[in-house]
Amino acid sequence: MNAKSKETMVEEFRIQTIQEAAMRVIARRGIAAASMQEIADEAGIAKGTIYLYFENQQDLLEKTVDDVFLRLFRRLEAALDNESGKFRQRLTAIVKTQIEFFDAHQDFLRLYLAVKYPEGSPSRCARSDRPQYRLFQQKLTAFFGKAIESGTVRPHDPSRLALFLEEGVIAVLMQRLNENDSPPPDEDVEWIVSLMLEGVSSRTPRAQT
Amino acid sequence: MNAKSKETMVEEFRIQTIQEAAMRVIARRGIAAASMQEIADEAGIAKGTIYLYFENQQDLLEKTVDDVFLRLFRRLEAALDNESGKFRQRLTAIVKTQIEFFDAHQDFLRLYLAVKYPEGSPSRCARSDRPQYRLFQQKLTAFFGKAIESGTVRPHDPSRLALFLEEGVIAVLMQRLNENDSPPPDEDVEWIVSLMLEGVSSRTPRAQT
Amino acid sequence: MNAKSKETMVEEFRIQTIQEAAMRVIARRGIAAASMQEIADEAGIAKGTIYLYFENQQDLLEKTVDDVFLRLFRRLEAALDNESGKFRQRLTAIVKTQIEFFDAHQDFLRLYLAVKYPEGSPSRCARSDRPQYRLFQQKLTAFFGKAIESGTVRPHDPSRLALFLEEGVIAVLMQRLNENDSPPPDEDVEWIVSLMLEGVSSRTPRAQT
Amino acid sequence: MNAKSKETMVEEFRIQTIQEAAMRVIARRGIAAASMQEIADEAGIAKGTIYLYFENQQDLLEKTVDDVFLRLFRRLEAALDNESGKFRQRLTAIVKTQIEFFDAHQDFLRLYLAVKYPEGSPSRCARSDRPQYRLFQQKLTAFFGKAIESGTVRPHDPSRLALFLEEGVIAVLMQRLNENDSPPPDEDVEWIVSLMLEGVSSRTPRAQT
DNA sequence: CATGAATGAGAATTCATTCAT
DNA sequence: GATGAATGAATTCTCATTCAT
Repeated sequence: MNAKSKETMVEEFRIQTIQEAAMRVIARRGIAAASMQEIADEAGIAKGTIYLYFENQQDLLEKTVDDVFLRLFRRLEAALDNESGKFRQRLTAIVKTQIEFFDAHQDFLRLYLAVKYPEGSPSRCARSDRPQYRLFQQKLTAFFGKAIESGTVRPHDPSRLALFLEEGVIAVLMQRLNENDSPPPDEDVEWIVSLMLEGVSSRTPRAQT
Repeated sequence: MNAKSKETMVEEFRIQTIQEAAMRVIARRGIAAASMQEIADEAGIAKGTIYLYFENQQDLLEKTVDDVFLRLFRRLEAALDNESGKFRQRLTAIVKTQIEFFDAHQDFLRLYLAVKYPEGSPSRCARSDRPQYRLFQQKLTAFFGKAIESGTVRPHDPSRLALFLEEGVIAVLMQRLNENDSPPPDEDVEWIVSLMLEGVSSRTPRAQT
Repeated sequence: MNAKSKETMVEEFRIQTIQEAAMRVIARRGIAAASMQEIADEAGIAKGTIYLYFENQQDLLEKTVDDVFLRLFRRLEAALDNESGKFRQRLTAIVKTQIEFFDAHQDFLRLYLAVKYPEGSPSRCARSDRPQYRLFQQKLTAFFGKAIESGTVRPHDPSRLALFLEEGVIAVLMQRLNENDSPPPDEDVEWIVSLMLEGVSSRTPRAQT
Repeated sequence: MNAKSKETMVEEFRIQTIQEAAMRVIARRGIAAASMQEIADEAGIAKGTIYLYFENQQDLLEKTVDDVFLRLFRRLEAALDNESGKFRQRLTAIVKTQIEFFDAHQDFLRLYLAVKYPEGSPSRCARSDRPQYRLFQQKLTAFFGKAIESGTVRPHDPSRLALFLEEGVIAVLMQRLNENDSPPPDEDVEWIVSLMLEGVSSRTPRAQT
């Protein structure tokens, strides 16, 4: 609206540009090998410019990573917060959102993995205790917790359920990343949901909700 | 038996010593921060000596990692190759072996993770297409394939099942790594098997084998 | 008087502002660490503006330093040019002026030192051959030269006398800078003058060649 | 004598080589502009080699500087500790030692100056509170203190006397550094001693308070 | 004129790798 | 064979200087 707003927009655009370049470089090389020079080159700017918008390398990497989690998280919020609807439908929505999100932004998946398993390197960008990631896990845990309370799901440790689902989804996504001819997303989504709800045993399971 | 053999044994001993040192260092610092100097110190030898037995850093890390997979793999072979026994029992054995193995050698889990998600760094140790890891996945896939053929398991893509299980197990292991008061291994094993077989839904599941 | 003059005055004001900011920053951080950004911030202007009034960093630092010498020099001129009065009185005036000047403007002393011993760094502000400093030394040398001619002072190399005095004064000033409880200026002034004139020996000094 | 001794000697030789290179570079460029690369080039070794013998840049600079002070200090010890001899003789020895030492090692003087007036830069090699320098000042102060006690020297603040002498000597040395045709050292020594003892006044100086 | 975002040369430090002993 | 001192490429970060607005 005013001059201030314009400057702010330019600044935000720069930050976006740099973070996106960082994402691509991390996806390509891994966090450990993502050099400031390569990120700058990828963004088409000079090395020094990055330091105008980020304190240092760690700051850039952390913020970049948080940003990816935030994007995913926003997509998932609808499915997680929506209290109505049947459990299977909501679970399907959660899985579907993730698979479609990462299918569309494969770089994000690599980045997500790079951050989730940061090789224990203490100096690099932090681990899975990035705040955005924790938030997501907490919501997922709450989601399962309510389903257990309502009797929809058999008693389990809800945080382990959340973890198991999350990792399973990621595993499938990684598989899709490496395959040439993945099945359509919905197929994998349906499969995962069905596995989580009814298991793989052929004995007796029926009356699918 | 002869001089040659003696030399070979010394050589293999050196290789073992170095790899074990490398494992400890990787577990402690992460792959990215595992320096040749620290590995040499840990092994109690000189830096240059490592280069007598390994081409370069990448070679050492790759071989070290393969070795860990091999150790796990050998433990799993019994459960995987044993064609007799009921499916649930064999699945339980597989999960149990992994959980107990990594529970006992937490360093290996860290190493496993460090290698499985190597941050994409091409210069560092390679990814999940380590031959030993593929072999394990193939056996697991075959295990599920046969169960499907025999009608024990509902039709699924067996490789996805293998993946999903594997990642779920790893996820639980990581959780155990970070927890202070994990439940006994058998509890987590039983829970994973039950989830895989019957799912979490409270509706109808019965006739547990 | 005219437009030109007005512009000139604005320009001189800017130059003054910048130089004073530079002095404070140099006094605070030292010459080596006096960055253009900090000087600009201190002056309340933009970095680029400095370059409208000074060629580059070296130019700014040199001119700033000359300016300090000039201020001191103007204060000393009265004492140096005044041909009347007794030698001891004039010497006292010279020393007193310096000590009081630097006691009041401790920043200047730091700046003076920073420039006088510029670590030989050629890229930084130059050495003690700053023109203003030379001028001061020359006047001091002439002052001693005349005293020798008139027989007030025993034959000596007057430039060495000038140097010795100057450095002694600076040394005492530095000491005062670091002390918490310096004696009153006059005490140090009197002491220096007496040392220069009669030396420290308690033996009825006389007739030494 | 033994293998250990040999290694130690090599190490000490390297340290000497590097420190001497550092001295020359500091003398040439100043402390602020003495880059590790230039020091390495000057020493004819690789940059990384310096880090085998010194923690980091500050460590190298500090130790180099301490070393110079130590060398000078050792030369002065005889003159300072010798309690016998007349005051004038001992003072002469002190001044003479310094002038000859720095006359022979002009680099040291530059280094000495560079360290003594470190531009206030906090990150660079420390100031005049280098331990070796303090030690020297303390000894000089004690020297004057005793002379005052014994009545050889009129009551003065001995630390200020020490300071004044030291700075005067340095000033003369700097002058010698810049001159093409300095008088022989003894002449300057004699002159300084005479100035300190009897002052410059030609008036049968006596009984001035 | 004034600005300050952008630049990129330069500095410190690390560490895989080599090679003389 | 074993060693570890030496190397130098690579990396992070700073800051003087420029120039489009």
